[in-house]
Amino acid sequence: MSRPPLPSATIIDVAAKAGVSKSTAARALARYGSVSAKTREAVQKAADELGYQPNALARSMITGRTKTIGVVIPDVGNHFFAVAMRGISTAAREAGYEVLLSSTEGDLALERRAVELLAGKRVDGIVVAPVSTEETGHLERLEGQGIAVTLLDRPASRVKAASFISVNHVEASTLAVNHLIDLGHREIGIVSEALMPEGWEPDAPQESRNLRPSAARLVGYVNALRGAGLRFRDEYVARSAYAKAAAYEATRRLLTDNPQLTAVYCTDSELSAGAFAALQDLKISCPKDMSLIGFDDQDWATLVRPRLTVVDQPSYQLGMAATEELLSTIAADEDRRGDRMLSGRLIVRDSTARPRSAGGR
Amino acid sequence: MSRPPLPSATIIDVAAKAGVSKSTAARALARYGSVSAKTREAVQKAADELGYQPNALARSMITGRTKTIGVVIPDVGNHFFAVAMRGISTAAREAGYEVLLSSTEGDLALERRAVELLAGKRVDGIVVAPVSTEETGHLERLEGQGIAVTLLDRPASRVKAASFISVNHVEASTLAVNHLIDLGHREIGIVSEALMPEGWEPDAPQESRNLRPSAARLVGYVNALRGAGLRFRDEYVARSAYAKAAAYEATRRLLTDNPQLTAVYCTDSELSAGAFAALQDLKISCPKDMSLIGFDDQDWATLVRPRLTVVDQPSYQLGMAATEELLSTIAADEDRRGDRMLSGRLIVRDSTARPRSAGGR
DNA sequence: TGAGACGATGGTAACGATCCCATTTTCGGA
DNA sequence: TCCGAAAATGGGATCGTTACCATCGTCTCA
Repeated sequence: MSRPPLPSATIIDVAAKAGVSKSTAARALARYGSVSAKTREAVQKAADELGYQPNALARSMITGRTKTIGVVIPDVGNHFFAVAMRGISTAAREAGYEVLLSSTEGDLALERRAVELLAGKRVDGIVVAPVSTEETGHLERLEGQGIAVTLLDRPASRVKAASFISVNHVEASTLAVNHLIDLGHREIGIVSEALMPEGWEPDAPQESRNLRPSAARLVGYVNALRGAGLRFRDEYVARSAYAKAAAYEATRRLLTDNPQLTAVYCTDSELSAGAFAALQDLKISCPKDMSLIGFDDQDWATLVRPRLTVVDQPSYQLGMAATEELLSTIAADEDRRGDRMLSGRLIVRDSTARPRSAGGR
Repeated sequence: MSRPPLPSATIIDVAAKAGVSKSTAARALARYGSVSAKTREAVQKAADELGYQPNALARSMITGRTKTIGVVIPDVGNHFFAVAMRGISTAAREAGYEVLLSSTEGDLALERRAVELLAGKRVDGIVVAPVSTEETGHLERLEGQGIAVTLLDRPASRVKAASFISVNHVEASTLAVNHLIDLGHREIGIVSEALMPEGWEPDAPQESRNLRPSAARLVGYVNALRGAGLRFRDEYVARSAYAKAAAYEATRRLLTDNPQLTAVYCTDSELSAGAFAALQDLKISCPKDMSLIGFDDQDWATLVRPRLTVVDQPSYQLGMAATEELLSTIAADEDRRGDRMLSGRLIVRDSTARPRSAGGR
């Protein structure tokens, strides 16, 4: 049983068996042009008997469309992207598209190669969560090749014609921090993957569209503080790499160095896990001595004690929206940006409460 | 800026620009046949200047291989499959393959359609975690089309030539239950998605290759009990649908109806979460009054209190192994099954301890 | 010096569908 | 019965690449 030389039936075989020309057979099967009912049936019967399956490659050669979209994300294993991927997959399937997936491990070189391969396979469009917001030459080039691009979760301002679908991270952060402020907290720390963007001015909020999620969340924190007349303190920002262990260490340091803190806001699910563990190990009572807000409503938020207050982001909808946007760009056949920002949602549970000294200062 | 009529450079353009025939240009770029160094350079230069990118569709038409594999799984959003997908993606990339992903929501009709579409796109092989172990006609048909198949995590004995890559669930379960038995537990409950397979005989262990994971885990539980001379009791099996809420209810019922139980083994991560929540709500002290073992080592296992003892399964490696197996089948160009069973690992934490009455009976 | 081998190159036929145009058939109405 | 329009069908050309074969020069060795 050798593999390649298995010649599956072609439309010519079907046509021959049905006793018609291949043009007619093609029309009968693809339902275009006009074919008599009798012929259609005969062709259909022949196709069924031969187990005919049209060769999508040949079809795409002619039509110029592959009915396939590419997806380029840093890590399918990550909960956020996995769920977003489910949204992408569902939206694509419902529109009759298939998905070529590349997981790039956050490596720019791999991302470049992935995009190139996808372009070689002539996908109709690409949903991408780019590694870098600046080095996007490989994405810009796609536009010249007639491949639609939609940016998921991470901006890339140089890719002019690409739509940008994201959660409004600034707003989501503001939700979280305002909740703490409303409870009476004044000394609020933050565990963040980002540092304040250079040259950031609080009065230029529209710029936030060009921020990556981590930076946007930090900006939302600052905005909320200012909105309440509180001062932003550099030392309240615990910078952490994107890893549970790093967040654990960063949080320990933050709390040890700043005993006056009464609340901490974590800007990502991974960071939330690390921070939560740090609180446990430091034996700091939550929410009595410290309020904690996490990001992303994962399974465990209701299993731990105290149950975790979080800002949830609609990952699934994000994937759906990005795909719908991409497909509509492909269908509309024009380069028009249709950016969309989805809203996060605050879910209050037991890890946030009034600070011990509320009203005492 | 209209989209489709953007004619990207073809090899003919490159050949013209370099002043050679397209055969020579093709040889120079794809590095086969023989071409003089000078010509090769000239062609390469022309290709670079035109931004030439070979059309993979046309290439595949001729060569008969797409350098693409299909992946069909029930849910990319699920932690196990997401991580396995990461393994698949990595292994595929390293071998120069791309991945067409279909997430079928556990729906047989969608799985059939996905497989059909993948076959139409002429993938070189498919990694599939089938919905059903019996209704596999669509997979069997693939073999006749020269498309290699590897089964991930779920068997399908009718698909003769397909390799089966799975965790040894029977063994993994035995690990978990033996741990409980070693601690002195005698009345051990189980939360399971499966019922005992019909006609199951404890003395026919080789049959376990044809069991789906949930059934295999249940069988491992029974095996371990028998191995220790304990009786299997039907009423100790809490049957639950694959959902946290269902597992929560099933566990509540199990513990309420059988107060003599001193330990519970959960056969899946989702079920573990539900069972853990049930224990919390019933205010049963764990591990003092009840030991609990979960499945799959998720983030939260170390965040909850008590930290959860689990059987971990190597999801990432499973994806890698399945892909490597598939690719080697494709390369070997022959139909030979190379089944592989990976081992689970027991991670002892704080949710398991000696039963209160240990030694008392 | 001539035969043979080999390197380098060009021309053309595939691959399997769709698209376009020409031709034949059908059918309604005068 | 005949005409014209519309329906039905067939015959290429085409997409962009690789596979295959033929050709032509150059080099080597007897």
